[in-house]
Amino acid sequence: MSMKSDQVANALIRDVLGGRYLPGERLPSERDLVTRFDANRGAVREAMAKLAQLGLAEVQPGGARVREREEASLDIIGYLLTQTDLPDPDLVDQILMIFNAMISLAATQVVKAASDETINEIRVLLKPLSQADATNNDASHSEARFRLMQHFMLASENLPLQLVARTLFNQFAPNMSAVADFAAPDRERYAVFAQQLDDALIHRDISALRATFDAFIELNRESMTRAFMLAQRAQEAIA
Amino acid sequence: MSMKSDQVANALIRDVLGGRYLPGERLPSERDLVTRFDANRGAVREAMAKLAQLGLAEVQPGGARVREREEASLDIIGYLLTQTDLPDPDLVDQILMIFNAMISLAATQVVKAASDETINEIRVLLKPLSQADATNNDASHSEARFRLMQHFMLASENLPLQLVARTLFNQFAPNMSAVADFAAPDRERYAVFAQQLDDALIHRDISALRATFDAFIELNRESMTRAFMLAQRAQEAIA
DNA sequence: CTCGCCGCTTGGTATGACCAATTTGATCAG
DNA sequence: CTGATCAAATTGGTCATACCAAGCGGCGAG
Repeated sequence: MSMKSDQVANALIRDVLGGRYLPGERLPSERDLVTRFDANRGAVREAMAKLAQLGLAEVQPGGARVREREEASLDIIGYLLTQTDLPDPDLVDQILMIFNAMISLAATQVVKAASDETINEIRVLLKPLSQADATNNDASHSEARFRLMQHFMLASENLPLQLVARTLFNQFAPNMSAVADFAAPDRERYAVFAQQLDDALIHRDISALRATFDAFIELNRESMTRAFMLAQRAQEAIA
Repeated sequence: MSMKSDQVANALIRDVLGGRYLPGERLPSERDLVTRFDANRGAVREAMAKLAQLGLAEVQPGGARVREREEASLDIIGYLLTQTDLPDPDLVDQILMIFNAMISLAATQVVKAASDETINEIRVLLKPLSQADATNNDASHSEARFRLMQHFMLASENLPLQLVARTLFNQFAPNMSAVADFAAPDRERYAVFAQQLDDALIHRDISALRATFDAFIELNRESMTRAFMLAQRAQEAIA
């Protein structure tokens, strides 16, 4: 059970993102929203404050206006992903690209500046991924990938980088549960990737590391695209 | 004149980010804050909601606790930059790296998918930068660079990418005015960069574009580091 | 038709009250 | 003395009402 102000905020966010209120248009007054949502004006005000903080609305004495989507905070993509039953594949693709760019940047920093000890910690995390045989199930393989990326992030010691990656991940992850069941990782290709990454780490070879991450991005996108197609079919089968 | 709730929020954010309240620690009760800031509880509640939305505090019945900085929203870096008189150079460096990675990603997407017309639009924006002579002053040179990057962002048609870049920029730009006066762009090196970028765009050569952007990153960092040193000296001269 | 004024709507703030969840500390059993 | 337990105090969540100041709109004067 969530707070009343959150309920109001979520409803308004859905309306704004859904196009019920267009950019530049005026939002209903707080007093109107009180009657519509049967809430106290304090709760409505907190909801409006949240919209303002998300960059979705600009609230001033005299009225609140909807802002352009491009002026919004990064935190709106979580709501964008939940607008439809199944997340928009294009949006997911775009998020994945950014996420991988962030990890690539973190990895570059790690190779440049991290201690040998840190490098070895990462290499240990890399081992479970370099085995092509399916001794571990899909979930543990996915978890191993996650821990690897997370360790790169932490080792980069770059707070803004961590914040961007974490913000994206936090909004992305909860919406992918419906698709995750259809994501069967291509172990052999991940094993090749892991091997190349290990070499790049040993020799601290930045260009090799970049090339490897580019391949990783493609692999991720392919897997995700395939999983999306399967999820879509499954959903159509229900209907 | 800002709202009371914003004043309270900013003060609390300063305290949390400044280490007055450590992660895990309990924040003062809303009723205590009412007396401390001489505000009504509604304003204090809106301030607390803002802290919660920024991921700085976790507020529950029974009390509010400070969260780990790594769990915060990206929007805190604006406050981190204003914590000290002069922004932390390391933090600025990290932000610039991310920003450039975002532009690089946008440029990659543009080269891959944009129409010839879009490419030409960007090449037009590139022209003022390819002239090494100082016919335009520093401000207009800076503006030309900004418009170039902005056009790459728009042409990428990648909303999350735009949001990340814009969020970073919006928090970054207002804090750099004190340093901007000392940033004299190295026109000759920027001209070389512009020329290479133009070639990469014509031939849609992604690897060349990446290499150019890497050089651009370095140039930006050098300029900014130099500007920081000068700004620091100027500040010491006052004291 | 244009300009300026006045009233109405809207957001911003303030009081005061009540409920429910949590925390806290005293009490009691072992 | 230690621990579990339970009740009271504290705290966040919600509500109702009122007043102020800043925008907005319509009205009338020129």
